[in-house]
Amino acid sequence: MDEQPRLMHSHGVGMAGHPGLAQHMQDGTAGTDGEGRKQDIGDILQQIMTITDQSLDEAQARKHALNCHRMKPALFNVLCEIKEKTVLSIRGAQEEEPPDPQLMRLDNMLLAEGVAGPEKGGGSAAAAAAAAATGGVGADNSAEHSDYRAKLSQIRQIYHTELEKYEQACNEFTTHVMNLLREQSRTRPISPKEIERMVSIIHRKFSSIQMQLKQSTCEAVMILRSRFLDARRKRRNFNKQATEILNEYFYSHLSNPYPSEEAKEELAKKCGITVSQVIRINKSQICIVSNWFGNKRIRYKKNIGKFQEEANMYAARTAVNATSVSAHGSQANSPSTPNSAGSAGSFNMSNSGDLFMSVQSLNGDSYQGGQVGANIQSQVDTLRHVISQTGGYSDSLAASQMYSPQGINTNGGWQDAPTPSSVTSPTEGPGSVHSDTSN
DNA sequence: GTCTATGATTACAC
DNA sequence: GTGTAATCATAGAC
Repeated sequence: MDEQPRLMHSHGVGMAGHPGLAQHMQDGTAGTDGEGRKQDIGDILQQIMTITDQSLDEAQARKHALNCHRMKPALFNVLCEIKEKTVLSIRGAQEEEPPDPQLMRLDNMLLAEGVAGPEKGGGSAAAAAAAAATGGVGADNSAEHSDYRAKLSQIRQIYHTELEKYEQACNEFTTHVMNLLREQSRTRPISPKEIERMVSIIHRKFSSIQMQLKQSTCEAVMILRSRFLDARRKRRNFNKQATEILNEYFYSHLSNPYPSEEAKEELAKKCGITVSQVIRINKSQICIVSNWFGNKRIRYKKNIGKFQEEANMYAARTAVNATSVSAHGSQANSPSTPNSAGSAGSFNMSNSGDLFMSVQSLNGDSYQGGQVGANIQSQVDTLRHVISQTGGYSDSLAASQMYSPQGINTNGGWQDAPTPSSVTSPTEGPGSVHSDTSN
């Protein structure tokens, strides 16, 4: 085929609106007669219109003839120009779009998760975060980390493979379309601008597919994270010691089992509520202790009888500690046993929770209203309870100092509960200590 | 497999 | 913000 100008070229000057045609006419290839020009154009258009009615060979011959027609370049340029001024100008306004915020979010997230962007040593920011969350301490989580990292790495690999495929497909398709348009530009007016626009449309289409890929990758990462980090799925029971410490506090403060912030913090420390757990459920250590106390309170209240045995056990333990404290206290700073009060694996927060809280209260800190009396009373109750168990108390005294539902008022609340000494007779409680110990 | 215990979450009230 | 009550979801025992 001939190499005559197929694409529209810009011409600086010429006949207003039709520089190509003007130039063509100026260089003498067109007649000066207006009638002649009209006939030429009409002739070309007529040929174009009838070209589809002809046989292939005939059409090819016609096509060739048209391509070689002296008026063809000029007409082509005119058509291109008209097209540009109409269609392209209408669409031009839509072309410059701001970056899609959704895409930006996805990009940022993938970058943050370490899926997009440069590889970071087989892991990612998220993997590092997960490692910090679950593995900063303890080797028991290392398997989980490697599993997490492996899965994240898998996601990353799939993402990059797919992305590469999309990019390749996009490039191939773009090249194909460009070639097609260039080819078509022999027979219809297609400007470079139009090809550019088409390319950008293709890119947009492909980037929308990419966005879907990014979206599903993000979802996969989220699922992975939730599987590894979600608290419910990964509920871990506290160890025995932690439970004992919490129970000990709970039962020694049964009249008012509402630990202060400081006490919660201290309990969390003592229970070894790890940083990992805190990060895993995205809550503070205090919150975990609060959860425990919340659950304990409600479950205790719902089924006091069931917890009676446990209450007895902890009451005895606390009382033993308390008696030990008082014994040491009577020894007045005996240098031989300075720390014995908090020993034997018991809750040693200032010897016992109640004493700890009492000191706090005596120092002037208000502790959930009426705390001082309640805590001291609780301690006294515990002591009496144990003494009654060992037969050291008279029946009448023991009977008046029931242990179990102390502090729980008729409304089922603790806050406004009467002091334990005034609670009902042990025979009324579903799980009275007295009824257990009187035998 | 079921059942129970229990840590965590949620909706609501204060 | 804290606590309660109900509920969910999992761990562990059987």
